[in-house]
Amino acid sequence: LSLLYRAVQSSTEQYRAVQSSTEQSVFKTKIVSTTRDPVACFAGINIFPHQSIFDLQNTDIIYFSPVAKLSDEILDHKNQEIMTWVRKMYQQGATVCASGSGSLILAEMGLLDGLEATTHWTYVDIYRRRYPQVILCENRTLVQTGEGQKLVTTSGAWQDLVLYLIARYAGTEAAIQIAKIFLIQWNLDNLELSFASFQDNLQNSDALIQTAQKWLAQNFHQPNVVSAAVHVSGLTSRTFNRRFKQATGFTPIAYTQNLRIEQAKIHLEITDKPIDAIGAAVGYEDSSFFRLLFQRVTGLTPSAYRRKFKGSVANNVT
DNA sequence: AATCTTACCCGCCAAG
DNA sequence: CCCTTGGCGGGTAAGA
Repeated sequence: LSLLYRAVQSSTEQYRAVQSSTEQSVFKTKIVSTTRDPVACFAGINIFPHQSIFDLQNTDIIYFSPVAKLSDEILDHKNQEIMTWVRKMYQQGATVCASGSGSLILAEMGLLDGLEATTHWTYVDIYRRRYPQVILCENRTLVQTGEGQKLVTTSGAWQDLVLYLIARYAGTEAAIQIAKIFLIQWNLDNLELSFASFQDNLQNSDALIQTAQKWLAQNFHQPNVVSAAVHVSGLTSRTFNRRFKQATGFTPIAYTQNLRIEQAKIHLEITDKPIDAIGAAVGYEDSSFFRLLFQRVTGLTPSAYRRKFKGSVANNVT
């Protein structure tokens, strides 16, 4: 939700609307519980709620994190006060989200009766048994349902949910941007993120183009990527171009340039490599062209960008 | 900054 | 009839 907050803030259009409608910033992330006493989490971590639910009369988005080792016993002894409060918020128009086993809490509340939902694969059995009235779509990574699509469950990955919410509140472009940044960061850190996992949920129904995007994400360094991508896809170039733009909103080359520049940004932020070398690393032999493009996309020259942002990524990753 | 090559985009239109 | 595809041709801008 903090990421969402950031995305909304940096989405100028949305931000202006927000500022004019209320004086204070609308999005505030709060951890709430029945009391402000620390909540014992798994791995011995304590969570300190910012506020009690009894002091919070309305909210826009509620998120249930997964509950470790969720069992019948835990569900039977659920906290009625929280359930009542969430139901009330939902009736007032709040969006209620949950990922992984958190989805069972929504089902337990009865919010999902007769509606679709998804959950982590380890909870499919218990889900089916306890909530036959919920239409469980365990193969989907994200399911929106309910009136106004205000009930959102995801199978496990929090990033799916975050990207979905960002797309919804700050626009698809903001989500794509965040997704790209994180994809590359996670790649750098050797962490696995399926590029497709978010594209699935960003109303991109074109599987072939998704594959192409995945391929591009790994091969954008090479020259003439677009024609190569066309070849790999097996489509005609005319059809490929058309469908790519239809599905992503970008032309293939513009999309590739974004990938390259995002990658270059990361390099500038976390390394001391010379700018020419970075340009070459992301696929630009001609450094002057690289500088031009970088300037155009980011509004800053590479060196200015480095001066401004060096170190910031490290902070955020923590 | 100027120049050159060609990769890429897209409107148009016929065909499946 | 509607929708998608694919070839053509030419203009634009990507990139050396």
